[in-house]
Amino acid sequence: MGNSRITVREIARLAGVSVATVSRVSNGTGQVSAEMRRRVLEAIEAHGYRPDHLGRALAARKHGAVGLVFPGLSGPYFTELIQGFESEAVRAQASVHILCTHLREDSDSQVLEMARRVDGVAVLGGTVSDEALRQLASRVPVVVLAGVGPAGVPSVRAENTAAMTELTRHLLVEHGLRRLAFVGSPDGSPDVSERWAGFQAAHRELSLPDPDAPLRLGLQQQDGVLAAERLLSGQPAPEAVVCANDETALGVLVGALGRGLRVPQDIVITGFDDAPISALVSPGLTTVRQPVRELAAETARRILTASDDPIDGGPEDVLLPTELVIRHSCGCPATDNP
Amino acid sequence: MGNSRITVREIARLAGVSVATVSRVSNGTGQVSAEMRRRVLEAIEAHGYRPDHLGRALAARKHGAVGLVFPGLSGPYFTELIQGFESEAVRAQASVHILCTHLREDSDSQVLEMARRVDGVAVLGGTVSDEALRQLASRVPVVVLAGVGPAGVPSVRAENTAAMTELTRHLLVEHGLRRLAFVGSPDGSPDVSERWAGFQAAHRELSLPDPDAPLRLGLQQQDGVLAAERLLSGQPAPEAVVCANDETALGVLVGALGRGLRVPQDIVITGFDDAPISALVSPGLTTVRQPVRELAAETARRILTASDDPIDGGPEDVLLPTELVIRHSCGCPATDNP
DNA sequence: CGGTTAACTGAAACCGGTTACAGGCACCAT
DNA sequence: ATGGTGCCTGTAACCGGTTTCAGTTAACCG
Repeated sequence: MGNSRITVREIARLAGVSVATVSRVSNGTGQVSAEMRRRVLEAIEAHGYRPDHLGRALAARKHGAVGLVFPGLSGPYFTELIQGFESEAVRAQASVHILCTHLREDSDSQVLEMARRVDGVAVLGGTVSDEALRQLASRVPVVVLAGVGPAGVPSVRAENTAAMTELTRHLLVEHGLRRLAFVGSPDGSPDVSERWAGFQAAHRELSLPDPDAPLRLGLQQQDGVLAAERLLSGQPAPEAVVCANDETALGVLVGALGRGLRVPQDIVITGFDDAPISALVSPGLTTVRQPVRELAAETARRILTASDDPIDGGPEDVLLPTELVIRHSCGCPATDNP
Repeated sequence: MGNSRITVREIARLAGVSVATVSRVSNGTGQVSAEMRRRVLEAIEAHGYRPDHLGRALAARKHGAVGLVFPGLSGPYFTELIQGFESEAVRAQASVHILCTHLREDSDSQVLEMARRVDGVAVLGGTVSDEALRQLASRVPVVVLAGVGPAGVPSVRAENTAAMTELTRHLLVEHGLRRLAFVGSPDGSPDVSERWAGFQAAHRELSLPDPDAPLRLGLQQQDGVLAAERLLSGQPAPEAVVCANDETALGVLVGALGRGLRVPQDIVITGFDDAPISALVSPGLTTVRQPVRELAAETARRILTASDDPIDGGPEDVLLPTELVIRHSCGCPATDNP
């Protein structure tokens, strides 16, 4: 029953063996005779001994933990990300430290501090300065998740630009729409920046005039509601609202429906991410599917292997594919596309 | 520039002092002469020495970390919770370990494993078994967040029952509504269970017939969309949909608006939590405000002090007040109530 | 039967810090 | 001169594990 405060030496004394033997038994390393093993296991069992994590970590010079740094939590995207990362870490018996830098001015130093408590860190793109990333990378393996870091720091991200170009082209060509509004801050995150670039590229490749400046708002649902307020009351309202992610698109949808507009007849709305809810709302949201969980899992795996192997896994960047998901909110006929 | 692998003994050698002196300087404990301090600081500065966290933790028998255990991440409620907890922990220089038990059968043992790496744990209500909570509490300070644990394990939660009774009474009395549908699984989480109880209580105290059985769905927005599907196509549709939280309410709202219903004229919808977006949608969502962030921050504080002080802070439960927020979705005239 | 060799064991040295304790020294009061 | 008192400093013993290395024993081989 009791557990704490019993050490390996205590067990050794009780079993009448040396600490080395106890360690060997509890780790399954090295050779131990059946008799010794029995005695040790008995003592361990009787006292519910479990080796102390700190002692073990100190000896192994390994924390058995990985860190995840993000700007703030909002919406399904981040929750998927965290869960994907966490499940992969747990699989490797590593614990997960989180650091949420949002609105904290001293985040660089806190990230550095975190580096002293974990074996590797994943940092969401745009969360900390390149300089801090470099320092971080000099201490522990680092991977930038959904973004790119300075040279030498590997990254894992999804294809944004081409997918957004394809989506925008779909609206411009298939649906013949013209006045498209983009909602999102390109300078706010690398993801949005790439999506905005893809949006612009589609206009350019069709020799259309440059689109209006983006409506610089956050990525949360309430920002979408705000966007709807601004875009749908001003004249002339755009024909389509291209949102930087699904959450804002949902917000715009709620805002549009709430003021009596029909989607897609009166206004077209598109998102990005393919959050679970996007398939369920009516009209279904046309969007781009991004393998968020897999992105995070891959990041976790890279960090874990990098922290195990002394050899450098190489700063290869990983780019996961995305996929255009056509539903009804763009004006295409409603389907049961999940 | 360089940093790793330099130890306190190395600094001591370089500065020509003893390790004790280095430790004293780097910790600011004990008396050190100006000359010694200068020499040590110089060496520390020159080599960018920062004491190793593991060594320090082992010596102090303190991890400098706290854990947060939750079933899964979904929506603003959980993200607020995490962020509230995290900011308070960071303030105390503690790192935050997360464990997401969702759909994992061996979560009890993983929680116990976590206990060996942190100084205290916060567990969301309903996440792990009472038995596991007891074992956990025998190792480290534990607080149940948003729920109650077994005897001896303190909890921090918000007032649910009375608030839900008040909200329900409002619908029944002020608006004269009768057929109310409740959306949420009372057995899924302690919060929902209490809210369902409050919902029932309002009916009972007005001598009305018992309400229909709850529509047992999850707490995410897509569950609300599903709820709308089931409730609004069946005959007779309820007059009001009382949701276990704001997210499902938003889902129901989207579902209702999507099929051309007007809210609140055709159907009344209410939520619980007062998520940021609930004030922004149109119609504004009538709901109950819950101090989620403060709940989590208080939890973090209790854990941190409990792990500092050897003295038991006492298993006093904390119950934070909630507040009914009347907006437009219940049928009250629209206001600018934020 | 002597010599290898393999299997097993334990003492002691780590990992990188903190800290109890004792010793040295300067200064002061007898 | 002597004893006492503070202040500073360093030695060494922790914290709780792992691991190297040398030593013992027994089995095996020629």
